[in-house]
Amino acid sequence: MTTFDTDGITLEKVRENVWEIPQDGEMRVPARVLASEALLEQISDDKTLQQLKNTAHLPGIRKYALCMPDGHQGYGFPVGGVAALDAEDGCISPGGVGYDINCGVRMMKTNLTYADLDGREEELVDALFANVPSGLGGGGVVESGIETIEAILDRGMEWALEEGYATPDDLAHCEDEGVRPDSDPSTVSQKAKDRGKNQIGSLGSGNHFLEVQRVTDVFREDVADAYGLSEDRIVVLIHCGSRGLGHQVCTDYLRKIEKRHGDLLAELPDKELAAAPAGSELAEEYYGAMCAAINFAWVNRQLVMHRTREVFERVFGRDWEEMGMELLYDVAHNIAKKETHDVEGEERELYVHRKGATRAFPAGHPEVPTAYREVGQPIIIPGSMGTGSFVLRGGEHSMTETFGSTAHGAGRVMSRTQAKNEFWGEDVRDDLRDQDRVYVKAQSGATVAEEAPGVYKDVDEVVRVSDALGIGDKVARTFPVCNIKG
DNA sequence: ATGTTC
Repeated sequence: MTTFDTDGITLEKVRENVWEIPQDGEMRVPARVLASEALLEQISDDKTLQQLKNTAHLPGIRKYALCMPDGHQGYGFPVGGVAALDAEDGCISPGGVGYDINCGVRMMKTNLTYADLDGREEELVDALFANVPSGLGGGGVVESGIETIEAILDRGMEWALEEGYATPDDLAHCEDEGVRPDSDPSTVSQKAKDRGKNQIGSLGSGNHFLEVQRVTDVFREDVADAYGLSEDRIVVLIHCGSRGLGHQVCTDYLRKIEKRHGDLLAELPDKELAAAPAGSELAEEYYGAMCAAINFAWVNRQLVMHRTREVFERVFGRDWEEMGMELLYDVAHNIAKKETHDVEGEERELYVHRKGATRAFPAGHPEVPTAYREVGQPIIIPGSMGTGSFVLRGGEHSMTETFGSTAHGAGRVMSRTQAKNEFWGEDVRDDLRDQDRVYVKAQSGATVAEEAPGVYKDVDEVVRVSDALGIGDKVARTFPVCNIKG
């Protein structure tokens, strides 16, 4: 048997791209890493594998604790982690969702081609940067009072539709149609609401960005046709989350759960795995608050997209409808959701935690929007400023292998601190412009250094593994034209 | 990720 040994953890090769840490000690299930050997080398560089083993100790975890090909260490759970915890006798854990609740990404199409932008990149990037709020702190597309924030938390994209910021098609092309009905705004603290109310429609900082891209490759023509993608077409990618509101929800419930469920926590190998038992008051409250933050993040991305349509209208002097600026799809990659899955021949309701992992439902699944039902759910995997991004579709093995999930991005290979020592923001920006014709504009040079292409894993390899496993299949590749970030 | 340190 082929094994991979690292720091006292041995992984057994189950088959190509599938590695297993056997159940051992207090682990309730085995752990699985879905990666090539090259990616596994990188994954084993930090605490990811130990964290993955730790998550296998959670009550009610089913089948395996999973790590996607882009996995790296996070708070308690790995980023790139999928954990399905039974909704009846298991638990729910804020660390399995992450601080940025419903961090996610959406792709908007256009009928413009790269030639239409030629020579106007600078003008476009300046206009986007001037009009789409970004960076740390406050300032969004809309400023709101408490009634508005409550409505957003309660109704998500339906609020945006009522207020004229969204069309019915925008909702149809969003995971969960942009609404989590299980939201309970009363479980979101005043402090969280206060932090969110002047951040509605804002990118934030870190790895969040808005990017104008061109489609460079199509790998599956029939699926690309169904998605309306073709070579040379311009698309817009928006990557952001629930800002200070989601962060505060995570902090609030970690503290509450640590306090009230210390007995459960004492049995777990890491304090960062704090979890509320299924059926407990805090499990219900956290789920309601998390769903509210999820609704907030969808509205956030919707308002950024709405503003982007306006900017394109001004720059190109045409209506957005005329430019075909339709939402392809919006995926969440930091969420937990009650879903029903087959577990050893039995249908079980599970809290599927996807932290840095994307839902990847296959063709025929009832939750895939009608327009894409025959080809599978679109998956959007952002890469770096220098390597581009991918569109995939849910693969036929995702339900049996990963509770309907795949990777979410390239994954970092160096810390932000290390990146700032390694790179200088202005040099990164100049090189991208002069060598790759990528126009970057950011609030802070440090952010550009932190997000330099060299800090990321090879997104091609991440996507190749997803495709080879049949959990998310390659559909198209894009390359950046303009990028704005905090 | 984050009013960038509980």
